[in-house]
Amino acid sequence: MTQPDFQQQLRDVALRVTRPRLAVLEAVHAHPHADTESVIAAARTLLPEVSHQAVYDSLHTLTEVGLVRSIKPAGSVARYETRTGDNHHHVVCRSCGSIADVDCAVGHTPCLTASDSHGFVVDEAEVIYWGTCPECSHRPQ
Amino acid sequence: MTQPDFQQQLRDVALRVTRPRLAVLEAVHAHPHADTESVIAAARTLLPEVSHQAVYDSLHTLTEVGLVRSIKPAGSVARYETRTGDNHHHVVCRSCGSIADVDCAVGHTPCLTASDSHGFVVDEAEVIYWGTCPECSHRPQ
DNA sequence: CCACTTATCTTGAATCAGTCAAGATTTCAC
DNA sequence: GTGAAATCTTGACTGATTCAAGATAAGTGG
Repeated sequence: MTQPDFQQQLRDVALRVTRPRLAVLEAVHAHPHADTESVIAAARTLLPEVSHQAVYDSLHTLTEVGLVRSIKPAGSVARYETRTGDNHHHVVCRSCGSIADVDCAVGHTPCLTASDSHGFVVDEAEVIYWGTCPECSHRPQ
Repeated sequence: MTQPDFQQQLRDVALRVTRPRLAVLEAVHAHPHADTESVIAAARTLLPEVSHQAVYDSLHTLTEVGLVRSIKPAGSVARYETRTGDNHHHVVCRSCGSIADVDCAVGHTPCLTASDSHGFVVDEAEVIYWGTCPECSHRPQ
């Protein structure tokens, strides 16, 4: 993934290629599961003067078109990743909040068929596994 | 579920039986999936002078002991329910935010076995189905 | 290559759910 | 009934996210 790749991604979804968006894309790609503050910091190493608002806007826009995906586990602020469209899920550490990717056990679009969805038209199943990360379980308390 | 039942529930988990807690338990039981503000309002119909802080405290405490469960779908504030311990999940309407219960398709503790959990010790799998509720899909836009 | 339209960005203020803290009350065990 | 400790009230505060207005820059057509 290089600068031109990100530019192409933006063009492919008919979005204007702006420096803030490139910086955000690159930042999220380099720091999967980073929260907004970290994305802002990372983006600023590439483009020192980006406003936090531009980052928020970019993240929203990129999320809408599907170039980034946002996850908001309960008790955590929003986090972002560029791995999209492959229906993977996440393990979240209850203790330190760290996140790892998990391919679903049941194959593709798992659990997507709810037994009784009360007439809802379901288009996505989001799974969050809660537990303890290796680091936190080794260091008791 | 009557007042004495709620009192007993509190005693069973060694919590003091206070009027705010009873009001909150009853409110959540009567309004499944209600957000905090609604719980406060409902609790105040039973106990007019409860402080919002007491409701927050009660919700936290009751959640810790497992008498209520909290859900926080992305983009929504915290919501609460008294149906606990049966590993059910939720469908959330992207359009209006309404929530319905869903028993998991795969049986009990579904999907709980992630294929590769990166060394995490997983103790719970939370599933959120995203879609459109009957009302919103009938009324286009 | 230039001008124009409009999306996007900057700046700075505002919102709002949720939290913190100190002192007053209430619960429950004895 | 009494006392210790948990719980509640009051009121201020935090911090992630959003709103709004004007400035700037991307892409289009000439």
